Amino acid sequence: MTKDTALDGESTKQRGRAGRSTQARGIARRRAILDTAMSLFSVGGFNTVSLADIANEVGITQAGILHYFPTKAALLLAVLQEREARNVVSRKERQEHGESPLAAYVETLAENDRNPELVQLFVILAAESTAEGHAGHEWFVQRNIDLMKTMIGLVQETVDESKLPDGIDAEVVARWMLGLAHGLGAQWVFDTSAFARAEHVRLFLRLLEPYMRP
Amino acid sequence: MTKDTALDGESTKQRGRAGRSTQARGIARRRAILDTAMSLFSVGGFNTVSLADIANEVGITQAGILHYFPTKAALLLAVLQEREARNVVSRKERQEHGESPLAAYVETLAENDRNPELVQLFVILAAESTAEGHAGHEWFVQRNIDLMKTMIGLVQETVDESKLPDGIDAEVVARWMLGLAHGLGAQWVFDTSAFARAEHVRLFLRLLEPYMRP
DNA sequence: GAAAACCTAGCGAGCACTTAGTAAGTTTCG
DNA sequence: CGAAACTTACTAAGTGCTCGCTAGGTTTTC
Repeated sequence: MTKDTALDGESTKQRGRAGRSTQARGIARRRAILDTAMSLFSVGGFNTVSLADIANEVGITQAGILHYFPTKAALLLAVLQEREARNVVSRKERQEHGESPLAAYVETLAENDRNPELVQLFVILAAESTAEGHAGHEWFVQRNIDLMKTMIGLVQETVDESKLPDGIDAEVVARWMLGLAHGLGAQWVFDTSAFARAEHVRLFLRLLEPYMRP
Repeated sequence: MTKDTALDGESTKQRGRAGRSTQARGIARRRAILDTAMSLFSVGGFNTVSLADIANEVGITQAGILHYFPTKAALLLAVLQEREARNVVSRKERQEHGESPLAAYVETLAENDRNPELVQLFVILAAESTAEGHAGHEWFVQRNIDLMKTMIGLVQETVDESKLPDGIDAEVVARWMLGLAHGLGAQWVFDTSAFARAEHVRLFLRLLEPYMRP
């Protein structure tokens, strides 16, 4: 879906015929490449998907893609950055609309659940990029640090640490939250109809209710 | 470690010189290939690691590996089966020694934590093999089904379902347990010194204590 | 006429796997 | 015991394929 973004429906042979201005066409192509790359990466990961695969799906050649993104690695980072930015914006909007920090996080999770490709994208690429030297390695390392920092903050705002059992603090709870979200996503990918990821995290928050701030 | 398994320390140039019987040498080689493959797969996954990489590390040629395993996919399955079998045996032994089912599971987790390669192996390969057509796909699908079945059983033996809050049953708790174990493993891979995986699962069980059988 | 949006062609490297061969060790049998 | 028959454990060389990326050109719009 949203595949044939703003491209005219005419025969691909007369490729020169622009939909409108060349600039607008370029912007639309860039979008199409990003969307297609995200879709294919989410299924096969970065390494197994070739530029030719993406180009084929978009309807241009390998070299055509490299006109927009200098290297395959640059394309990956562009996909990651864009999708992550959307997540952050969504969570902040929800918080500004008065939802509790942790609730806002879970609702953003639920939003992503409606787009399985997105969940899959991060599960697959996170694992693949654990290898040092992988195109996405440093990006994911930094993301993990940022996520933990953010999550600890969200937990501290919502949970009363002094009520928690011995040995359990905000950092442990934050680790649980992120681990759960990721781990459930990883299982979900194998059987996308079996269970709801966000629902399980929501139920998990019920377990924490006795320890929450009033 | 355990790399030069039972191979004589002489120069590799006189390759013909057997360590003892040819049969014994073959068995040792097979072991060395399995260990090396497991080690390399755990870092780079299946797709990025080539037969040449493994062969190089073992000290033979690509074709030498295919003498023992007919295809690269067969090698992967051999690694997976062997490692998983060890896990199952370890858990059953612990249960027979009187540990509670869930405790036995967590202790086996802790045991694996002492071998980060093993954790990494399953995290990386599980993600990679979500793609249909991947050499390990069907194996992991079946493993997920088996794991859930087993885990639901372990939870039912340990937790009193009637005490659980509304909407939470053994299946949900089992999903939490597996999701947590996998998700924490995935994060751990990025920062192997930062936190203990099994310890976080142990603390999680503390949260469940009010709902356990007497 | 300059820049953007492509395409065709191809390079050099790497991939899993095959084929054909060799040098040892093991078994069989006179 | 010892030679022939066979098996095991490999190697060297190559097959056909795919990969990311480059160089250089052509068309289309501003």
